[in-house]
Amino acid sequence: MVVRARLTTAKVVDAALELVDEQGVEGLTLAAVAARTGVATPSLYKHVASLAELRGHVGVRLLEEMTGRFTDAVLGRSGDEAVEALMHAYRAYVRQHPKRYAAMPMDPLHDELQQAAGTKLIEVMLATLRGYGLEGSQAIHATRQLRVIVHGFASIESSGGFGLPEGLDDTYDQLIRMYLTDLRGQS
Amino acid sequence: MVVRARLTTAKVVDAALELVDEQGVEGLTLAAVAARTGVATPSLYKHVASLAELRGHVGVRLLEEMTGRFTDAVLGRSGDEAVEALMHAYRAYVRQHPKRYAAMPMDPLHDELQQAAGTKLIEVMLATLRGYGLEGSQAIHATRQLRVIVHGFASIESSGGFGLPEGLDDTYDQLIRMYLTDLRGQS
DNA sequence: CGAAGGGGGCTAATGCCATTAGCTTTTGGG
DNA sequence: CCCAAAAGCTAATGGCATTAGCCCCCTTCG
Repeated sequence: MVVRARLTTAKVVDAALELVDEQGVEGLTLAAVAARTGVATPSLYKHVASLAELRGHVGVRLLEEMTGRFTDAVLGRSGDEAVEALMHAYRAYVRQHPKRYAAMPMDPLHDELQQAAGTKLIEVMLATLRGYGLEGSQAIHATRQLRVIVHGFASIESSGGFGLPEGLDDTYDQLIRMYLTDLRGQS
Repeated sequence: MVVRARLTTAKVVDAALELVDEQGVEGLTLAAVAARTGVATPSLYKHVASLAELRGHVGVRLLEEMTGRFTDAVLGRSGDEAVEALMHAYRAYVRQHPKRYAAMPMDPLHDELQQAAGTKLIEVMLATLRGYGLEGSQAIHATRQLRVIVHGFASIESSGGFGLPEGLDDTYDQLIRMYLTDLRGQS
């Protein structure tokens, strides 16, 4: 008698992430997850409410993973050094999982399931900028601008949007310098 | 006797764009396009090779439309004024068609069908930066950075990724100023 | 004027996928 | 040991893309 799969929601999400890494977001299908976890498709509904909810869980995972990476990168640093480390860590994560980035939720704060994880990610960014002594709305603008640069670059790079990959490191370094210079001018 | 639909590829793409505007990219389905154009689903294959190809055509449309808008915005201007006009036009387009922006191809240069339209769009940006006298790779970096900012902001804004819409105009203005300052420092 | 042929539309059929309903088996706690 | 809930399964439905094969109108050429 075969041992039961002993599936859990976490394991379903694990399989989903593998699929995304291998085949992109379009490859994330309940049928494929079921095949990979050795279970019939309808059985997945015992662990996940729907494909949409599974996508939501995947989003939470990504947010948590990125938050962890960025926290590690920023720990023990401050000021320009911390910002630089954060921006490099962001790009590094996306380069490591290019397909995965397309599944990153862009509006986690408007989703019940993802709100907590999304808030934490934003907080890491805000905390990293804390040392610049930005007041009120300036801190918000600075955080948004950081997101714009970091996400804009990652989004284009991960989808192969830059013609040739040549000199991309330089392009990114210059963006970092641009942002830091701007930040310095405000504090 | 009912008049034939007299469908053309262009009309199919028109209907596709309407659907995207109304229901987002996920709403773009051959069945829905068929219903809207008053035709049976398989008939669409006389004008379009597949759903994937239709998406490609939609992408071309978007690229062409944006190129037109940006060209208009930049005409008769130069330097900072031109860059500013371009960036405002970019954001204005995306605000006008938020759902549509999710269908914008991010790597048009790697697609046979979209390559020409994508090249033209990039060329408008390059031409707008021409007055700064950037040399060789610096022109490429500057163009990439412009894309990063403009796409990063548009992408996040159009998907509701900024918590509150409050002060978004300021955030964008500051990004424009950041970019122009950086550009000035290089020329 | 008339006939051929191709463009453009249609129906039927296939296969994949998500989702639901209802049944069965396992398993862990009492 | 027992039994109820948890976790699987099969069968069925409905949406969608895609393919095959048919038919009719319109244009063009003889």
